[in-house]
Amino acid sequence: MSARTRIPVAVLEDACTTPLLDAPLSDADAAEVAAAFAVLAHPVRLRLLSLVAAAGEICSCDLTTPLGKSQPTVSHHTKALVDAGLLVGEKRGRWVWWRVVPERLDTLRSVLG
Amino acid sequence: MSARTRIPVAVLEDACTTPLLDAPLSDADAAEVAAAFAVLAHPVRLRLLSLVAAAGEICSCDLTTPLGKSQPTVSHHTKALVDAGLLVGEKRGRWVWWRVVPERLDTLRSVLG
DNA sequence: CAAATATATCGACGGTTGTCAATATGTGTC
DNA sequence: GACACATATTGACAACCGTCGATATATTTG
Repeated sequence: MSARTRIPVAVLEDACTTPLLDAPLSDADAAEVAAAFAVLAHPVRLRLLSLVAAAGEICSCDLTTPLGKSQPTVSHHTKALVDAGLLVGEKRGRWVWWRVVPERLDTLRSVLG
Repeated sequence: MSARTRIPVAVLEDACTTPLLDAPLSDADAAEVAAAFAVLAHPVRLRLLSLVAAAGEICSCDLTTPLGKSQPTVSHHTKALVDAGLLVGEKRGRWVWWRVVPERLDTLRSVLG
């Protein structure tokens, strides 16, 4: 399995709450944490997150221009963020409204200390 | 430039201290933060960090076996962690003694909130 | 139903990364 | 100096990822 293979959110939920430096990581925990950070390790996804946070709620069609990426690429990244539990989308009519899941960032923050 | 291109430590030091969700990220800041997380987005590097932390101080020759990786691969990862400011190595005789830089993890944690 | 719009998926291409074998460099020991 | 050992570097290969064009699906509007 690669460093960046995505891992189901549920798996990460019940582990990885111990800070990185407090105990040696098992192979499995390391893979889960690495997968979570891999999703954050991309400038477009980081900017996407911050744009959603700034707007509170926003649809994909209003993300393509500020991100400077094509519609399929934006869709690709929203999916990655949703799979990582960092973003949720609610479909209303033709649009999907995206919101950040701040609790998820809190979980990852706790891994760093 | 790619998402995972490494960026000099100094560059990251004087930016990226504002939490991700508090303000929209510039392209430049997003690239810097993404590069930092990319270094953490690898299970071998995470385990390496936790092994060093557990030992307090440890040399590469005592990392290859627990990591299950070849000597060049371990060297490759220590270099990545050093470039990211997460690890420092002190050469004593034939050995390099590695230590974690916890302040660096604190900086990254602050980006998440 | 037809047209328009928003998003998702597919397929393909180029670039990056992780890995190791081989080799080089540096350091202590005999 | 010759050898042994620890680490770094080089080169090469396989695997993965980001990107976009093309296309599919879903939903509203006329």
